[in-house]
Amino acid sequence: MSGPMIRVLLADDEHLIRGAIATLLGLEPDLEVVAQVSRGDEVATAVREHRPDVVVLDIEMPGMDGLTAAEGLPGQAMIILSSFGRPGYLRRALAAGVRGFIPKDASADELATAIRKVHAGGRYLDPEMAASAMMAGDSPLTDRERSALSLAAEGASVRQIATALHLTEGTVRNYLSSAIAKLGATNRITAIRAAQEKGWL
Amino acid sequence: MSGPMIRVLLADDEHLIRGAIATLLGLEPDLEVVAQVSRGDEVATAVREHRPDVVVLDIEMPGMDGLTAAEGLPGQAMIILSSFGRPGYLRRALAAGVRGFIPKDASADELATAIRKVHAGGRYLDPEMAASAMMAGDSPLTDRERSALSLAAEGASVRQIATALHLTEGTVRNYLSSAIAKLGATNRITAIRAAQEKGWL
DNA sequence: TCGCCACGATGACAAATGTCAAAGGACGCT
DNA sequence: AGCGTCCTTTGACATTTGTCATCGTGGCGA
Repeated sequence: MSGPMIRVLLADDEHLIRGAIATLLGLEPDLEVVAQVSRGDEVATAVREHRPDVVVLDIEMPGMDGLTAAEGLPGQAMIILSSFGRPGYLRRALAAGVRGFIPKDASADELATAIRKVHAGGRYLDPEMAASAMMAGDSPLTDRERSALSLAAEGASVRQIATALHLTEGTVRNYLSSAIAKLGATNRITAIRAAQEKGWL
Repeated sequence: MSGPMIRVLLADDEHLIRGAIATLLGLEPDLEVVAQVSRGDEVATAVREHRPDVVVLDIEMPGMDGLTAAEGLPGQAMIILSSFGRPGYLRRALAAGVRGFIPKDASADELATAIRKVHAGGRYLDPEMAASAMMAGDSPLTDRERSALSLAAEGASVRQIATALHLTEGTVRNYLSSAIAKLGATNRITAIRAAQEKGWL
């Protein structure tokens, strides 16, 4: 097979990792890394400029996280590279039109395979990730509960959360309390940890 | 120069990253990756078996973190690869006898340089890391304060912390309170975030 | 030796957090 | 329309957390 090369854009904030992956992919005869960016908010510009066939996005990046960046690129063939299995991320990614999702502890072969599949219009989901996403299911939190807990995770007090959401303090306490209950936690801190663990935050 | 190759052991939990770095280092004519492990608690065994010249350790690993692993290998030439700049880590690393410390967003050249320097008995510290470690200085927390905050970060209540540390609940509250004050925080959650940010946890 | 200071420890008090029962509204189902 | 269910919102109350004044101890310099 000697068709044109698959043009790949790589977005990851860690230079060493990004360079290493680029080198690995460059060893594949049919893949070509045409551009690299280190910030989520540079992805859109780079896509317009280089018109890659497939975009590989890390989730954790400064400026804008990979999932948000993906949501701004409808129709683009994309693969999310996730540091660790937060099942909630997989749902958001699929909702954003991402067709490939693999954890960083997959092998390089797996990444190359995913790129080829996604470029051909197919899907590639890491089997373990998919399974754990099934197990974890949807977030049990309502919108309000998630917002309140999310602000609490930034260190905001009940009063500050109430102001930000235009609610009474009592209401905020109630949302936090029910979030704690739904997450099987006993206080704000364990609830935050549990929600972040699942990618529900 | 045609001396023997520098034998490197690579410890990192993410397969893709580890493989990519191994490939990159393998391209250097004087470096040879003789073994790879994915868990901190496998490092000691692998070192005994393969006798590498230099060990490259990621900080975040299952089983045992890279710093703890380093503390168990006195005399071994080691380099810590840190995901992100927690200045406190640098201190712990130096105390453990680590002579190389670079962030993951350094370039591959920088890693290779660090390996050669450390192998030759020298030091290699990323300039930016070193500067921010100077800025951040030592942890202002006393041992008790750090233990209490650390347990709180796991989600423990005051009662649980008191039991674990064999203290009165009032005493624990006092330690947490003074930790909060020292960190310029307003509550437990922001204190935990601040301490983790600096690597003081 | 004598202060001085930092750390460990404690309980009383104030403030923030977590729980509960309840009421209104939106939505789908019969 | 009538019913049930779920989300949102609220205030009262219980519990947990944070602050403060205080005391003892051990090191360190004058």
